[in-house]
Amino acid sequence: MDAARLPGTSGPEQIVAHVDMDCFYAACEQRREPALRGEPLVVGMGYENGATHGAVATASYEARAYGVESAMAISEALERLPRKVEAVEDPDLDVEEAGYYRPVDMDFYESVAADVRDILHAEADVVREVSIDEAYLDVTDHLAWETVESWAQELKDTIEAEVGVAASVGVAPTMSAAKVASDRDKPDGLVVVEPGTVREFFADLPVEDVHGVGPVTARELDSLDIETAGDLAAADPELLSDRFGERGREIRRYARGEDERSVTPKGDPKSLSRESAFTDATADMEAKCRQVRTLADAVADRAKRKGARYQTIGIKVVTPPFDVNTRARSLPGPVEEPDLVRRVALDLLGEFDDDPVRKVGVRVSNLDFSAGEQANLDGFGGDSGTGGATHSSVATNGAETPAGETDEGQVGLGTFAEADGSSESAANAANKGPDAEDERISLPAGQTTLADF
DNA sequence: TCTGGGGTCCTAGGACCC
DNA sequence: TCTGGGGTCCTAGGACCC
Repeated sequence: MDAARLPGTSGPEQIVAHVDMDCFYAACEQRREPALRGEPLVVGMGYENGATHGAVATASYEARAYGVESAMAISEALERLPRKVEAVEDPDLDVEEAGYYRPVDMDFYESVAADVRDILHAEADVVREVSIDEAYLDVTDHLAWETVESWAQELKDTIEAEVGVAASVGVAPTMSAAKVASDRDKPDGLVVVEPGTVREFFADLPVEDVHGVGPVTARELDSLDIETAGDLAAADPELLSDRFGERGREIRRYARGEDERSVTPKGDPKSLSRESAFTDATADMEAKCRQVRTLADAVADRAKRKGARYQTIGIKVVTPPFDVNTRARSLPGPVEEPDLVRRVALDLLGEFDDDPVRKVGVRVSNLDFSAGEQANLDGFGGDSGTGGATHSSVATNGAETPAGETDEGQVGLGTFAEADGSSESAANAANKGPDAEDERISLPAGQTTLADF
């Protein structure tokens, strides 16, 4: 049945462009500080000027020539590419073989990205932003394959001229091919893959280049003698789905140039999280708790600004060597309770009391973005009407809550305590009663939400 | 390669319901 | 209650992406 959809027989094709900024963070730094252009430049996350901790977020091509790669520890990057300032002072080091290091400045990159986004939205009806430096554009409606290349060149020129950073662009009939195409000719690349040539385009590429194939899958594919995308395209689908489940079939389809996805805007996030690493693994419960509290507050704050209520609160605890543990607890309904995020996170952290920990994270998920509208609907009136719908449907054991005067905050807390069962947090939750009301009153989150527009 | 931070989706098992 | 099957929700972990 698949046969009917094989390449060549397809009807009207999409025209998808994938725009990928080159070494985006480094490019932003170079725009701000032109003396850095053409120099080896490393932008580090969790890095501070002069320090050795953190990891490489982006390295300029000049820095990559020294073996500096994304995600590499700064300490290792420094071994391959010493800092310029230090090389000047150290007679054992060659100043010519040194580079510049800068800490990540997200706010600045966001502002540059916003300028790029404006250009992209002016060029396409549908834009899907994948990350700060990457987006898919659906240009099917106003371009033909004959004109695509000159359009893409103009787009690159516009971004370069107006924003001062370079982009690589790939154009293809599918998202997965466009993505690979933008990567083919980096930096400053432009690759167009015409309909009917997608499979051919993929054939000789290593499997890692196929979207959805990471190091683990690549290794396992290799053990099956599947080394190129062409091998993957020709592989037995049964074998792949036995080994990899549904994903096995999917990566095979991508390798064959078969990708039915259409470009859609991004939509609301599914979860929000914050995490941070300790400089050295620590078993100190004080330190762990402090960190978790800070993260919990930050996450709650972000959720609030985004107008998201959350039904699940979780933590992530990374213990040496690099074991990732996650714990989560769901509430009976979505709430906006910063205090609860803290308490649940700390409660979950209790399990890791004595463990040395190198990193902790806090996450909220099961998000509900309808709260803003609801708050507007209920106002302070208390007669819940439509607004309470989400809540009361969830607070099923509302039997003992007198109908009508259900305070949202209390429902959340009360039923949470029951659902949890553990006496400790039930007590905590119960104690919470009194100030719950204060929080509801400070809620006019509806207004915050409106202000965001 | 001893590893930063923010996400997504999938899978598997257990609880619970009908 | 000794015996089905199906559905949904939740938790935890894993792989992947940028």
